Amino acid sequence: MAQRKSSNCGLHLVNTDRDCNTCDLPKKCIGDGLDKTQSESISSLIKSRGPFQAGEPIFRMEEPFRSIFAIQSGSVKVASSLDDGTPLIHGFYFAGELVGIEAIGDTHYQNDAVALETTWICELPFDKIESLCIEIPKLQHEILELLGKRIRYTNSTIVRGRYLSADKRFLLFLNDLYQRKGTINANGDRVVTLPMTKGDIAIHLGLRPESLSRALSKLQEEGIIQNRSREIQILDENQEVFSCLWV
Amino acid sequence: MAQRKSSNCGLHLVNTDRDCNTCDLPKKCIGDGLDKTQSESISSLIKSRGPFQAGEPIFRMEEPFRSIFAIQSGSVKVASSLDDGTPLIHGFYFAGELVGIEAIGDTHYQNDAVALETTWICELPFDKIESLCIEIPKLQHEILELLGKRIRYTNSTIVRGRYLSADKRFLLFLNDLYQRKGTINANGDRVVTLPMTKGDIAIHLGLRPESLSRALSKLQEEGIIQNRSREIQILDENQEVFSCLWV
DNA sequence: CGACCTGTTGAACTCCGTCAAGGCGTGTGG
DNA sequence: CCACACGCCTTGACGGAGTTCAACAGGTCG
Repeated sequence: MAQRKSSNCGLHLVNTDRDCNTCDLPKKCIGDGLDKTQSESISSLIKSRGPFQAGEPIFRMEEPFRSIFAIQSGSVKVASSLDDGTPLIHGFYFAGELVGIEAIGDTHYQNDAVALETTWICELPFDKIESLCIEIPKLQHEILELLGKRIRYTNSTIVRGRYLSADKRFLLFLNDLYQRKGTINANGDRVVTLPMTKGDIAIHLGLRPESLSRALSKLQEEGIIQNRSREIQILDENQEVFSCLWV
Repeated sequence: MAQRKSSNCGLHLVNTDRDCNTCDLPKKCIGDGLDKTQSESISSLIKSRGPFQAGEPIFRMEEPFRSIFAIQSGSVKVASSLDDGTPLIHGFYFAGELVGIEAIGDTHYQNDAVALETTWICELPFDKIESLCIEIPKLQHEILELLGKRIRYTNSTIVRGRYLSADKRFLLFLNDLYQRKGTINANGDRVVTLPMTKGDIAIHLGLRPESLSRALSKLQEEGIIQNRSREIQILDENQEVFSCLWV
């Protein structure tokens, strides 16, 4: 059985102490800055669940919406499909981030949320959260902020991405991923470990697997990235890789 | 000076009595089902503004975020641009719908909201709305629902649309538009009047004007639509036009 | 070992973008 | 009233990026 990353399953979930300037995903812990009593009333709502193994669903499309989920450790993809079966991947989420908030205000989830690796989550019953928001205005503000950020995040990735070529679109994605979960290893290399398949990335970017593969080969030839099986290394020294995205 | 559509600028803004099954945009009036006192406390917050002429901004990118806006009459496009000036159009909004909610939780607007025709709006100061949510749980629920719907709307249009060819992408857009503001004229024709240019539609769909123009010509040749200058007529009798989108 | 999944590469094709020209409607000024 | 300019839309020809189809390599797991 997998080891829990943290025994505390309060809403102070995972404190990634990395600054995140460019990505708009909720990074701050829900409940930060609340007093002790308030924190405790939130903690009492939470159900810890896990471990989910790779491929196991956290929730499924058409299940009644009851809870949002905070990822404690691991990673999750949010997916659905067109009626002909064409798969759609709406996003990938990691420790400290929330899934299920797309369903707020609806009776059912519209997507599947599937673990990409061994994953622990905290379940937050949304009706309880909503009630608590009445008592804790600061919490209400955070939830609203979270939803706003999610809308903006989609705009800055999907909408922007549409106007970019395959390789730039991947760089936009890589940049986002690096901000959210990139690491610097012992050699000082800037790397991003990929819990999802390249096929999944391709779908998420609106590309075919072959097209992404070609884009990756091209970027590697150009010395911009090092393309390994489950890891991308960012070679460009001055991070000018990404400058092309903003020009 | 343009005639006001309604002298009541409460939050019961515009009651389009059309059912809207497929589109996920907020259609119901904020504040529906509240009691008289509650309605009045909302009404007291509202500032009516207008008329805005075509091309006039409701709010601009980089302005501090203070209010969300309910469209009373007319129509609005929400746009921004890439750093090289490439225009992006995030959406079009009509009477009874809200703009500015993408900025919730941020300090500034990230988009321009521009009137497409003579337009009246109601300004809702968001800090006041937020405070009122504490007192009126039902209002809080509606705001949350609204934000959730906006996220789902983006997923069902932009994200889905990426996987469709130019003509199907337009049909998806037309379908949405027809649900939201389509009319049946005296001849029984199902028509959608377009307050925006075809160029704007193209950009919104992630296409070039030329590509959209070709798609429209093709759809007209196939007898699916009638393409007029500022109006699209849907010819297909059994609405099977759109079935291809769900197959 | 063989089945299977994931990723890569090649070749032909397709759709959309690009560039260029022209038509149409509107508004302005002579 | 007409002439002209301008913005919007359309059409044609061409090229290129990405898709499609196919074959194959490498890893994992039974």
